[in-house]
Amino acid sequence: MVIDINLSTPLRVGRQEAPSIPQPSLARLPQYHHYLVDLAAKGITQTTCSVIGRDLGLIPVQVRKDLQHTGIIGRPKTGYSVAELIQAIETFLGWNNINEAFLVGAGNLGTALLGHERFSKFGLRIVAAFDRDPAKEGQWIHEKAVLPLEELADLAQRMSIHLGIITTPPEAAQAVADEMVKGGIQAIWNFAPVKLKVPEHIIVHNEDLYSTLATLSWKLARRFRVSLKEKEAV
Amino acid sequence: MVIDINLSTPLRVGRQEAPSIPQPSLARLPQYHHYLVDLAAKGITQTTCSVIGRDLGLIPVQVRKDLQHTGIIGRPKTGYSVAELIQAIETFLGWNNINEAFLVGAGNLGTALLGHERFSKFGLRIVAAFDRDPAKEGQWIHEKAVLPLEELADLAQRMSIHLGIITTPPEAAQAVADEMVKGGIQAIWNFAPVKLKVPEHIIVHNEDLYSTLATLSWKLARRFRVSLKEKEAV
DNA sequence: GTAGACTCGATCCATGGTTATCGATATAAA
DNA sequence: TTTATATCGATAACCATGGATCGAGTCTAC
Repeated sequence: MVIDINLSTPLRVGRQEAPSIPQPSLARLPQYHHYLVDLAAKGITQTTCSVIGRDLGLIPVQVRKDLQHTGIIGRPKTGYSVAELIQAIETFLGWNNINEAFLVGAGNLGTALLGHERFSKFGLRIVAAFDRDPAKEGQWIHEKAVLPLEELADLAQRMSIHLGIITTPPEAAQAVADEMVKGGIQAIWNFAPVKLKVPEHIIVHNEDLYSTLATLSWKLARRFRVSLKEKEAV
Repeated sequence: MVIDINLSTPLRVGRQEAPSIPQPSLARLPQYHHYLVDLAAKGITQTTCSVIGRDLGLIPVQVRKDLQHTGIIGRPKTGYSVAELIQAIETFLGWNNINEAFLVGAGNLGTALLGHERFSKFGLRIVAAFDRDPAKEGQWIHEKAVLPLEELADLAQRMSIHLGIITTPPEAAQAVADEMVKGGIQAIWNFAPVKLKVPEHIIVHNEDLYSTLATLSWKLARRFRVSLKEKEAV
């Protein structure tokens, strides 16, 4: 039996999402990136996994594995070139190509994201905002126009926008997601604490602040339970 | 050989942080909570893991396992009482007790969090904001006073604030964290994309928007690479 | 009252990410 | 030039989480 291992025809058998990099590694890459940019600003041109690990609270092996996914190759004893490493991460993450995005929900959080200039350095450009509230319609927030929600689908299609950001209250999120899908948007960054129902091929990522909050408050509560118990024991 | 399995003396040998619940389960609990509150609002009083799983995109076994951590007990065939379940989650997460918090960095994101009333339902009350910028000092944002950073440590101690939220630019975050530690704050919710150096016993949780952004842009970039390749193949 | 179907709870297995180990290699010092 | 050391890259063991299975119990329908 001959097995075809021709790499130009990827094995995509059945599953359409071959991750090829663990999600946690992917999530750590921006941290390396931040750190490396800092290093570069200090004029440091070479670094090693050991140093990175020490500064970021990770073990060297993990750093090495994560970075290997970007395709970078290091040299024994020397380590990596900082510049090359930054370049490799940016290319790998697609931060060189701009992703244009629509944002829906011009409330507190939406406004904050619209004003976050730093995103532009990481390949994200929010080009317009949408809101159901007629009072907000026609306003400009951080130099971005606020448009009525009805225009989203059409505009997204004509401008070939691929990314949608949802910062509405949870009740409205599903309807907004439907509009986005209608407009041909490929990926949704969802800040509303609901599970969105979308077609299979749409990429959805939830940024659930309440998840973090839950972890924090659970840990705090447990800490106080424990210290209370210790007090009782005394 | 007799092994003492007295549960009143937990095994905490060495490690001081016995999670006792997987982190992913913990992160899912708020989703169940949101969902259950919705159900309750619709007047539904009983539900099962199968139904929850169907609506939240999880398999029943996982739901059951997650919920078991809260101490709830269900009944065969019937499932769980929605009200009891909500109660169990809230108690487990410590959402019944209010956590008072200080927020530092009254920029776009900080302002948004200050105005997020919904947090109060989940045990979080931001009682004051701090900023290094003298222009902001003395202002009120969403009914919260903006105070100079120098007063943080003293005030935190006197008001026995346990939670700090950092929404400053990355350069300032470490200094702020130091102040918080000085003020006796126990846990830090860090929105700045830096690794904070704090004493061992401080709980830190990073809310790194760039991690999510990285995942999204990588997936988008990969999708377009793939579709490009398919086009070439044609 | 009894049979059947459904769900809980517990145990077991599989998958995947993290950590440890080992050989290879390049730099630096002798 | 040679030797020692630090680091990379790869392989292998380990552990946590996710998923599957099975017995037990309860409600419904007949």
